[in-house]
Amino acid sequence: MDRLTIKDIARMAGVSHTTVSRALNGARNIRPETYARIMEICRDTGYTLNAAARQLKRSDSGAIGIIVPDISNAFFCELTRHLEWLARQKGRNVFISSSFYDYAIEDKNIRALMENRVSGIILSGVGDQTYLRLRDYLGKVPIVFLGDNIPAGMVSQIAVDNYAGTLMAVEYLLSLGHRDLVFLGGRDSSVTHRRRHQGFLDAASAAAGVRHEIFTMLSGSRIEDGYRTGLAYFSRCAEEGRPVATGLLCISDHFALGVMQAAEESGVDIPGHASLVGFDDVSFAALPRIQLTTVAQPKEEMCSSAVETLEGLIAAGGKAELQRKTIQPVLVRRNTCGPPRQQWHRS
Amino acid sequence: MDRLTIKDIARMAGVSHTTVSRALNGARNIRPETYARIMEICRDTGYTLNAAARQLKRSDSGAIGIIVPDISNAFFCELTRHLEWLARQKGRNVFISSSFYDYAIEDKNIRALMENRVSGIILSGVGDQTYLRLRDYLGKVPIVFLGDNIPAGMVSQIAVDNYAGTLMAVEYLLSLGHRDLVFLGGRDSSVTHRRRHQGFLDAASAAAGVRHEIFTMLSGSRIEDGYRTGLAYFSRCAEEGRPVATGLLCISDHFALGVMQAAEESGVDIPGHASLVGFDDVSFAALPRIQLTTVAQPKEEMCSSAVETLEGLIAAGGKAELQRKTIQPVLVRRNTCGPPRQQWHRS
DNA sequence: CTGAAAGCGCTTACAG
DNA sequence: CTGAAAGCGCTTACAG
Repeated sequence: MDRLTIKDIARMAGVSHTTVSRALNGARNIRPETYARIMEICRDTGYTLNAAARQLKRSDSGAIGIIVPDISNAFFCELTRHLEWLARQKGRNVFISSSFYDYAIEDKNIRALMENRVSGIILSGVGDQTYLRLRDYLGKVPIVFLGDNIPAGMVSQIAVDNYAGTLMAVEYLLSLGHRDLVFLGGRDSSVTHRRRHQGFLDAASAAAGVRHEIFTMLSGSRIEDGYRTGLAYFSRCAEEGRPVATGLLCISDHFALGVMQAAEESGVDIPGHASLVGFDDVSFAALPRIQLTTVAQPKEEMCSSAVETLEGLIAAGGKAELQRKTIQPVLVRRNTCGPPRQQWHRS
Repeated sequence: MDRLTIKDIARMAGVSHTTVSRALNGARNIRPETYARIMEICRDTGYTLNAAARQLKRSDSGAIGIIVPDISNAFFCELTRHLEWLARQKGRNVFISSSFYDYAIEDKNIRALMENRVSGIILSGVGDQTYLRLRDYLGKVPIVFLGDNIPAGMVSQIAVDNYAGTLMAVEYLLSLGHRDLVFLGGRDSSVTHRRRHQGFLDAASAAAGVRHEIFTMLSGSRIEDGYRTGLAYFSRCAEEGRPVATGLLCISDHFALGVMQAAEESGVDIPGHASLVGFDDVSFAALPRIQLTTVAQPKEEMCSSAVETLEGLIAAGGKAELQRKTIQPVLVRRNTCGPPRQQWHRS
């Protein structure tokens, strides 16, 4: 499957390959007829230029790369879609890849992007090790971090205020009258998760007479993890003969869905016995029958900030200051919360 | 942000750039100490080779491209994740992009992949125009079509038997005792949708005394489209003073979810007044409280077939026969179907 | 085990 | 408006 080159086209058109190159690059100092003839031949023969050769001269592909931990997670899926759309609006080609929550794959993906000389990268990191592994690449290519899995302020970053997010969720539950809260899920290797924990802890301890606890068992935040954690939590309550907390906060919407299922199977009614709050506001949280109350990450705002910031860094050619932006989450009230009614006890 | 080249490394290591290249390519005919010294310098300096230069020599990037119509759709999202994972297992770098259900963008994406000299492409097409626009690229790069948006047998293709899918859905509804069916959604420009329509029509007309109809209003198959179509259908029934069909088939799961919401708002109980069947079996169809009965597309099988087929075509170097595989869908029975009980009339 | 040389397919001053 | 020439950063026979 050998492909035609610029020289083949030149021969067919009876011009030099320099002229073909000029035509392909839309130069204006070329006779209209020559231009038309060349373009026609290119079309007829199905010529596609060799991006590698072009980049070798240009030293930059003009494309940007996007890396997310898990593209099958609705949150990242929606994020990716917005990012890709916005970047294409700017005329950029976009390369997307997932790290599958694996540092080694994340590393490989970054390398692949660097080797392809992308103009910039938008990265949603795997966890708090990401930064350490990333350090070598910093300063070699503009990178915008989406999310706060970064220990210190050494990179450009767009993040939602996760601490404020759980804070407002707790306050909402408190205002409803709940005095027994549990936070389900989250892992220590994620800065994001730690911040959500901290917001919960601070808000719950600040209020007088509020029982609270973080219950975590698995490091993941998928539906499955929520399901198993929920099952474990409800059965622990049953074993110890104490009531299930009336306010349930979850590390993510996916996780909350799993908890919802575990609740159903354990005979815990939501929001009858317990109110449930998620985090992220993925699209299915708004589904009929789900109607999950959750802390929304303003995805469109995050994405347009990320793309704008990256373009700024690229335009500044490495001489730019670090850019950081924190976006405030917003509580979306749907149907999984209500005032405490009856507590659930093992029947 | 100028990057180091192989020559810079060579100078630092006191060898020729040929030797550096050999080290980088893991050649064995190189003295261990020389190899170690070179690799150490590469690591310390953060050298990343220029993929463009390498490809220029190799004429092939070794990567593959994946294009789907809409990455925010759960079905394609899940598909993409599997494809990416499987391809990476084979050591391939993967470039993903979406066409946003737009032929022009689809075209642009294919071109970008061709220009980057990917070894192969897995394409889930926008609609029945895709093939016409694709024709010029066929034969220039191995392409596997995922889905059946192809008019004739001119390409390698992995598709689910959409016709059989609705056929089995209708038979299931019939076996439950339903005699009034409606198919909601779908557009004529999609071969996939036409096949689903045809399966419905054939199965419903083959049975005696079954009332059936295709009701379609919008070309999309997103939640929103299902919601609006559902609302329109229910209100038309109300206006004409006739009952809502007791068996509802939908063009996709997303669409079915929208119909579910419309039903809820219109006072149509599912599965009390009407049974509901989706298509695809996306992950949220299995969610608690959703539990949508649906025709599943065996995603893992489709994806591994697609990747294997593509690898086969690539290995054959353009001399391969067309490969085609049809995968049988499977009906997943959950909670949105039941025997007909009472019909819904405007109250 | 190592190096000099050619060349992959483009782009871009430079000269005309 | 057009062409000859140099060079981007690699890889790969070929020679030693």
